[in-house]
Amino acid sequence: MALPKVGSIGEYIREQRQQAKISLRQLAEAAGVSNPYLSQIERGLRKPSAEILNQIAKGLRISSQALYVQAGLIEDREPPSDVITAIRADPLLSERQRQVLIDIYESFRKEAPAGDEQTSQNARPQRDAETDDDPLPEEFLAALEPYAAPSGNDNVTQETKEG
Amino acid sequence: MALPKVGSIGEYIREQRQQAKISLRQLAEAAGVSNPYLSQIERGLRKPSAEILNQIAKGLRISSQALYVQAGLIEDREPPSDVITAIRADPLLSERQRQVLIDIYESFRKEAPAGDEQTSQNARPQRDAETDDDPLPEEFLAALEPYAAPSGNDNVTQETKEG
DNA sequence: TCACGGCGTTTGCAATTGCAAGCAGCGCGA
DNA sequence: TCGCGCTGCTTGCAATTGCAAACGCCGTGA
Repeated sequence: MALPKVGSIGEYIREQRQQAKISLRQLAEAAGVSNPYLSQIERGLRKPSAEILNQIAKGLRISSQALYVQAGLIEDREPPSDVITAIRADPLLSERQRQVLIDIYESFRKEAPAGDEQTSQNARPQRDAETDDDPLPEEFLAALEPYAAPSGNDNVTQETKEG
Repeated sequence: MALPKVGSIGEYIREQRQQAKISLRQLAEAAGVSNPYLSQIERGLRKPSAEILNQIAKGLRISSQALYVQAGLIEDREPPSDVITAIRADPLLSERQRQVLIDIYESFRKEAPAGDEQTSQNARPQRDAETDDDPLPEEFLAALEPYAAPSGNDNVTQETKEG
């Protein structure tokens, strides 16, 4: 009876599926799994193997790794910095655009811990003593300021080290 | 071939284990799986689930991802040099956040199409005729709108208890 | 009204996973 | 010669995966 920590993976899949606006059977078809089984997976009644997970990821057109992390099958030691790394490495962005993207990304990360309860080992050094009602906190708006108002402080080189 | 054999996950595990100079039972203990089962896995008689694979990776102190790639459970790990890919692969972003980031990024890309400044370290973008005053077109603002809306009812996860 | 097709869910079952127990071989000390 | 501990391997067996078939529900058209 041990359905230990499968809770969030099913929800995650269902969310992604509904985001894509496809039916359960459609995803089952695309993923190559039976629709009853997918139904049970989404409701957390079954713990799909990695193979099934991989096929579902394909059917959803999302990263397999994202799904594995959700399933707690990969320690997410790297993913956080991937986006920032990619932004930094993109040669087509201006320095300011880069900074805006990074700021927004980091504000997202701070504000909405999407899916945080599946793994017990979740490093969380940052304190959260504030309940965010607004989806976009000040940091986000602050990140936009240099764009909204060209004059002022464009020197926001407060780099945050990652990885 | 630079890439090791993808077909035999068992061989890979055995190689890693022998490289670490530990016995089968030791690895089984460290990984929390039974030794007979590990024996069968190493000889390709069984196809371990992702959970087992993950535990074995832990026991071997190697990356889970490396093992998954070996098992063919992860498509060739694309280097996250692509910002879009990295955003999509980040499991800690909500779908909406992801969309916002992608929209913003794409609006940036449309704006500065040429690859003039190839060095990212060079924080010295051209500013002679640059659209510094209006670098964020409507697309950017449009991307923000769903967030600017203060309504906070995006609850989709309807808990349905079934007996 | 009934029939058709789609939706998600439930049920029953073959196939498989994964484990506890046991087997055979090897090296070492008494 | 035993016994002990280590190595890896084989053998049943409970538990689980994953699927085919069938169920109930709802909207649409004849």
